[in-house]
Amino acid sequence: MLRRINAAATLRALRGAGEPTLTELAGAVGLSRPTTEGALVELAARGLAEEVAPQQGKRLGRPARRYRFRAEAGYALGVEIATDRTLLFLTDLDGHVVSAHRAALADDAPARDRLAAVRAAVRACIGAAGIGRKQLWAVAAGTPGVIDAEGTIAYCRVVPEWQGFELGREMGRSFACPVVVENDANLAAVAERWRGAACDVDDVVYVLAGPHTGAGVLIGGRLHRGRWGAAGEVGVLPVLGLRDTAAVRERTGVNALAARMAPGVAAMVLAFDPEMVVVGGPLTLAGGDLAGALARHVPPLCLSPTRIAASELGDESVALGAVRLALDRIETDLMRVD
Amino acid sequence: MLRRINAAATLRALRGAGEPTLTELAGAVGLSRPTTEGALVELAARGLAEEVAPQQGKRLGRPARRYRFRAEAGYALGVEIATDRTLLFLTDLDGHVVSAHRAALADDAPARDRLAAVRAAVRACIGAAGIGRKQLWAVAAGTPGVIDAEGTIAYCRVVPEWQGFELGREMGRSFACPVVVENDANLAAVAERWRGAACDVDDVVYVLAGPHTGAGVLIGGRLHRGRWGAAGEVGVLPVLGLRDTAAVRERTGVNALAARMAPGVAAMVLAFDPEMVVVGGPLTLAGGDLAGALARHVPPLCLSPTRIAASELGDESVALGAVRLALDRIETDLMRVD
DNA sequence: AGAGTTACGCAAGGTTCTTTCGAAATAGGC
DNA sequence: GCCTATTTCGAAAGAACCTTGCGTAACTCT
Repeated sequence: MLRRINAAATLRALRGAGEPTLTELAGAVGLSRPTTEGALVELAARGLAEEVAPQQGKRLGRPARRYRFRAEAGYALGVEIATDRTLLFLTDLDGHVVSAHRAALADDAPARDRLAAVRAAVRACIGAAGIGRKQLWAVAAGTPGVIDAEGTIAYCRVVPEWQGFELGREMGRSFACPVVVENDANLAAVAERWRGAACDVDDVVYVLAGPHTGAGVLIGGRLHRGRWGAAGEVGVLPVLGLRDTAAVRERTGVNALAARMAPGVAAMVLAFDPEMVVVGGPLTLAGGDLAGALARHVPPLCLSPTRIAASELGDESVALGAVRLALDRIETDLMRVD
Repeated sequence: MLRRINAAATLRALRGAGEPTLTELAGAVGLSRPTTEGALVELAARGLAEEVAPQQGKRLGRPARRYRFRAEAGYALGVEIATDRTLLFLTDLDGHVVSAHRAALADDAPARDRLAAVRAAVRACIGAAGIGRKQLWAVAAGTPGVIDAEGTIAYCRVVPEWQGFELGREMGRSFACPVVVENDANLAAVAERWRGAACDVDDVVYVLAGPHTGAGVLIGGRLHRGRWGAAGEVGVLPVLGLRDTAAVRERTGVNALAARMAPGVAAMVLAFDPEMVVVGGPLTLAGGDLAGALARHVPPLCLSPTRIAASELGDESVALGAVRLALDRIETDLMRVD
């Protein structure tokens, strides 16, 4: 039992460093060298670590054995199923993209057709990378709508065909690994924290400005789904100006849109008191500085000096967030001691 | 190091059971009897466990040694500093109230006088229980306003004298143990989850209906403070109908008040998607079923079947929440392995 | 009073981690 | 080209801790 703890701690340290020496690793973990070596043997047996050739170096003394994390031991797949397209990223365990795939999708297609398109896209994506399905360790998918704990789309305003569809169950049949389904705005929030505008910020609200504006919320670095997966749907309240935002955008400029949306964004800022708000979604891709405009209109309505910034991941944020969620799942499983 | 883990696990099991047998305890922890005994010796040395006389019983065989958690090893103090009064609860480590103290407070008193009144109340409360100040293991205080991470009152609308006062620092000088300061609505939420309307509910919003209506939020059973301690202050937005609620109540009935407040409560329900909303505060104590009225007006504005119920702790919720927060702090310290 | 039952207490045994010490492998200097 | 200094490896001894097992103590029931 204690060995498992040590193996997990060693794995964590190994991932943090690049190609550490055995002695360096032992120092970082806080264990003795023989113990660390034993943990590494265990990790190597599971395919997660391997020894690499010692660096030709200017260092004095006997060359140290070096180890590295085998990021190619498994892969994570992130899928965005938007209204009118799919976007997939396949990454190794370090989150490096191995293969990407983008395809159009009819926005009025029935759920079965959408699912078939997703399955085809998955085949194409992992086929292009030359990776077998068994090497997938986790899959996550993001789509608009309220997703319940079982991965069923409980409510979806923008894609009515989607509503009630058991997406998690259906996708789970295609894979032997865990499959997670999550709301698109939630995933975008995760992605922006991972490698976007909110790097290492623990409390983030991501505002997805689209046909219907929703939000994804991270609290303490963790996704906040809410009891029924509907957290962040402040846009449902008409008085807050987040409904039918796309239609408003067509008639007015970015500044007027921001003024209209400001109460809704402020409501979320006041409710969560996040460190920052990231603004993304289709309406920000169309041009014009919506984030900048919101940064002028929202703070006067709030108490705290919350930062407001534009998304840095553009239309890739949902798929990247799905990858991150899949990687999180993998890491949880790897680090689990019992 | 392993001994600490075992001691913590044994302590947890000991608190869960009443007066368990050594063998029962070993079975519950999953360790062998000698190991459990060793952990108990360590706990007894720290004053946290003690052996009790074997029960005279109908059981066959040699009587088993029984142990119990020494709840009187330390005490927690919870303080409510409301606008016009103070309320204190002193409890043992099991949360049983040992002493209570209630005193009036001038609502226009300057901060220094308020602090002096609190200090006098603390003396009276622990004096009545015959407990020394050194036996206090943690103190928590609740008061209106936005409290920052250092325990300073960053913003307070209902008690202007309070604003900017370093309450945590000042109170810390009176005690040798940790002192925590927290917003009153936050503490009320904690209390209702502990022994009120939201027992064992992990995602709770507590609506404190008072002169200015604020909210306390629990996510995953843990208090959500926000980056600057201002979470739940949706009431700041004028359109949501939570401002100057007390003044409105004087002119209208409960039903009209609920209709006015509904968008504000709905905004929080939509933002957090909690399992339930607990309604409390001065406006509910005045009579009339505000929670029932809100239960009619709020759900039509929301997506999820969030329950709405009245507070069960009345005007004691803030002080009880303070006690719970202090106890949480103590437990964290006790269970900390490293 | 004796049999049966239950739990205690001590000792032996087995893991696992840490410490320690000699050997190995390389760079730099004479 | 050889020797020394430096750094790390590899294996064995040692310590800490948990578990298993067995004899004994204490109490109830017949």
